[in-house]
Amino acid sequence: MQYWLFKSETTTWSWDQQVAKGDAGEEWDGVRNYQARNFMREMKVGDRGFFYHSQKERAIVGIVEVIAEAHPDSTTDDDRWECVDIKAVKPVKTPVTLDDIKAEPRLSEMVLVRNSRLSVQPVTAEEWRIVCEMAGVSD
DNA sequence: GCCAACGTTGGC
DNA sequence: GCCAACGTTGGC
Repeated sequence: MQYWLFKSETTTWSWDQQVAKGDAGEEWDGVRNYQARNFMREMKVGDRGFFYHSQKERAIVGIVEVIAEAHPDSTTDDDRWECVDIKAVKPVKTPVTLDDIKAEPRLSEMVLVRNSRLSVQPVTAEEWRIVCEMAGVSD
């Protein structure tokens, strides 16, 4: 099982909207970046991810799960672009902000810190554990 | 609102 | 195939 981080602007697609989709989930469409797409191609059903709000809020606010592997992005006819489907699992108890992450030396290698522009990123098992601890969630 | 970092495009 | 120009993202 792999861990990931999905980044979204609240005005484009927020955690609340994701939660409203329930177990049916929603496709993570609109990605037009090869690196991000390639990570989505590696995802397997059951993989977990953090849901991160970029721009104003800049915090991890929830846990999501991959429920469908990469398939063509329905928002474009361009067959280069694919996306996975994800569903909200649960909100975090305490949002973990970018500042919190930067203040934690063990998280200094996170892609979120090193390459802030990448919208879909891998998270290591250790990083996952540490962030979950900070967020007050059990897994 | 600014700007640094990064990715993409297109001319050569 | 290189690289300058341009567009976009996201932190500050």
